[in-house]
Amino acid sequence: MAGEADCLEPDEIELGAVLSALADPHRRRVIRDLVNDADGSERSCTSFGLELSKSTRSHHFKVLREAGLVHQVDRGNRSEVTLRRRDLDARFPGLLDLIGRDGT
Amino acid sequence: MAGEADCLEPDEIELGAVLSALADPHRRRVIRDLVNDADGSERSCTSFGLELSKSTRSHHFKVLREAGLVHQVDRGNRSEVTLRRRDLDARFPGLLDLIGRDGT
DNA sequence: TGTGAGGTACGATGCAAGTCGAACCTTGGA
DNA sequence: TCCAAGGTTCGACTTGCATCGTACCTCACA
Repeated sequence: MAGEADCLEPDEIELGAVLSALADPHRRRVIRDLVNDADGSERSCTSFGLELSKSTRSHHFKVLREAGLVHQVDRGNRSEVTLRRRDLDARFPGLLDLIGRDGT
Repeated sequence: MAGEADCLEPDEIELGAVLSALADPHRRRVIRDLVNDADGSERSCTSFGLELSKSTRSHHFKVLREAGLVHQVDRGNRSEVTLRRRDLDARFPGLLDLIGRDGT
């Protein structure tokens, strides 16, 4: 799967891709949950309670990591998702807070 | 056309619609130009230099005003577009600054 | 009093994106 | 040892969206 292959450098993260990724309500919910979690918490893809088939769920996480929003580590059996908070805060200050505060 | 009909109340502006609107590069460019303009400047739809047919251009402005990003007043002959900066800053603080600073 | 420019609405079209099921891989635990 | 659960990939389907041309409206102005 992913590994480190599609991990964007911090300065390669593009606003257009980030906004497109966040335009989808499922993906926005994932990010909102991560923002409101304790710092740097690792979560599995299934822990977000998305009511989707697992192939669709996998697709959404691919979009998120290719946009540079999350980091995903392959543990074979499972996959650990972390928010790239430091990179995102540096590049788009305030953006994650907006997502975290949203009540939609 | 629009008039005041599809003018959202400030607290009806939804983050999802705003992000979807801003995901498009043409629309993002319009907002970026408005952010970097002098406060409250009024502009016509053609003044942004979008290289699109006028029907497509009109479509994009419709998306922007239905999302609550711009206010548009019908002057019959022409149409005056203004950024809803106050409403947007109140509801999504920092968002417009991100768009304005973007170099994409 | 036309005529042209700015905008809108509508229908058609083509492509991107969301969705799913099936097949496959990996690993923890029964 | 094998089975179930978490993930990925692929192909197919469907929906949504950006785009355009055409028709129409309104007004400034020649």
